[in-house]
Amino acid sequence: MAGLAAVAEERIFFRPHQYLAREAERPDVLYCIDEGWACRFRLLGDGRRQITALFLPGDYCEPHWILGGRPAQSIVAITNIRAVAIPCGAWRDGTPYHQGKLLSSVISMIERQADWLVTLGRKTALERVAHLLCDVYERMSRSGLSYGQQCSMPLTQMDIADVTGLTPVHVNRTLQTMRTMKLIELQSKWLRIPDLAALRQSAALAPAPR
Amino acid sequence: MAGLAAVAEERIFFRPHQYLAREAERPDVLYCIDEGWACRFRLLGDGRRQITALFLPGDYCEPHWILGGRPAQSIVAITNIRAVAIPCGAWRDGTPYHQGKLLSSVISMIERQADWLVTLGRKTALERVAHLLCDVYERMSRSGLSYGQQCSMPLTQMDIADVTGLTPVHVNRTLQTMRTMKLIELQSKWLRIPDLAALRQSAALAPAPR
DNA sequence: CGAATCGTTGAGCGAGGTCAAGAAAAGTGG
DNA sequence: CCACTTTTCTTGACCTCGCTCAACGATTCG
Repeated sequence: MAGLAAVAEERIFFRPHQYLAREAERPDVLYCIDEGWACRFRLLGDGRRQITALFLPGDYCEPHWILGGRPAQSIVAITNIRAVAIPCGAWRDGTPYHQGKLLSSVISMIERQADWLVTLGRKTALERVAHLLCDVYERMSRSGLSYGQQCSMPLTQMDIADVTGLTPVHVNRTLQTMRTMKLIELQSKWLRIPDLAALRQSAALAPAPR
Repeated sequence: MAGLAAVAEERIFFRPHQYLAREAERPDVLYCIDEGWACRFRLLGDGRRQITALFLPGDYCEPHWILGGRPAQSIVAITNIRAVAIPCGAWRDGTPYHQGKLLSSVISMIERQADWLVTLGRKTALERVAHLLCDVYERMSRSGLSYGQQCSMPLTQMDIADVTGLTPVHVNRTLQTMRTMKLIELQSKWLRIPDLAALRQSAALAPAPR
């Protein structure tokens, strides 16, 4: 989980609700998140909130800053976070290995966002929540943070609502339905997925878990 | 609108409904669109379709292929298209100028997608359509393709529905409302926006036109 | 142990979807 | 240029999924 080699590394900690970045500020570092969750979001004038990205352990936040991007939306910690700061100007300084990781991270972000556009534009409440839980589980799994069929899931139902474009109340009802259908077990911030293929299908996602 | 210098350039033409790329195929070129419109989309099993990107004259399609990305969704021509093909492997060969244009194009795509996640997740029908029309007009304008307060708008109401996550019927009703409110004039594939600031506001977008 | 925060459930409502049918454009071939 | 077909646009009637409002129970945290 080290940052770019040959560049000063700094360990940084954030507390829940603490900002990692604010809209339009020029960042001088991006983060490689060692531990904890964060999210990017936009708040509309009347209080509507939409989360547009989740950052899980092992993720870069935000990889495209190294290409000259700057925060167009705010980023806030959901849990306690331990991260490594990587200077944004370090593009040429990094090892090819880390350059590659950052670039593939940029590509993954574009693809994940495109998948979520489909979900927010065209899917039902159950499909949306299923998509989120698949996404979370598979990403945690890829980082070696799933145990059996379970992983940590620190999002509140309000967070889930702001990712899926629903209301907290309807998220609650949808989760109840999914529990009844034996699609998920979710309690005290811990998620268990008895049958991942079934959950993916109920999310209207392609069978191949990539 | 030239591609990367010192690399063989090829002019390519597409007809409406012709594919520029199909899901999961490895592309060997990306396109700089000289003229015409295209879109990226996903089709769900039961026929639901969501458009996840529009490509207008002057746009790269898709810029992140040069970083090693490959099509995760299909891309199809909406109108007749004239484009320049740019080899995907040409990353290091291009001039710094064109490298910069491609990278900033990647960043724009991430930011535009994040904005659309907010719109699809949290906005009303009228706000969605207003966002689309602002987006289209401002992009055309930046490419010198707006004339007075007008620009070309070749999307059908069904296309608009598939961008905004609505049904064609409801897009129609929403456009009628917007016409009555004097927010837009839209007829025979031609869009006029009497008051862009007002339209942006009705789209719940920040006042600054960037 | 008190105070937030978070989760759960019910009742009623409304924005947008569905179904259907016809009018207007736009494309096609003779 | 004109029949013919196909696509696109428009409008009405009705319905449903998810939202709103509200109250209360369960957790979590200081």
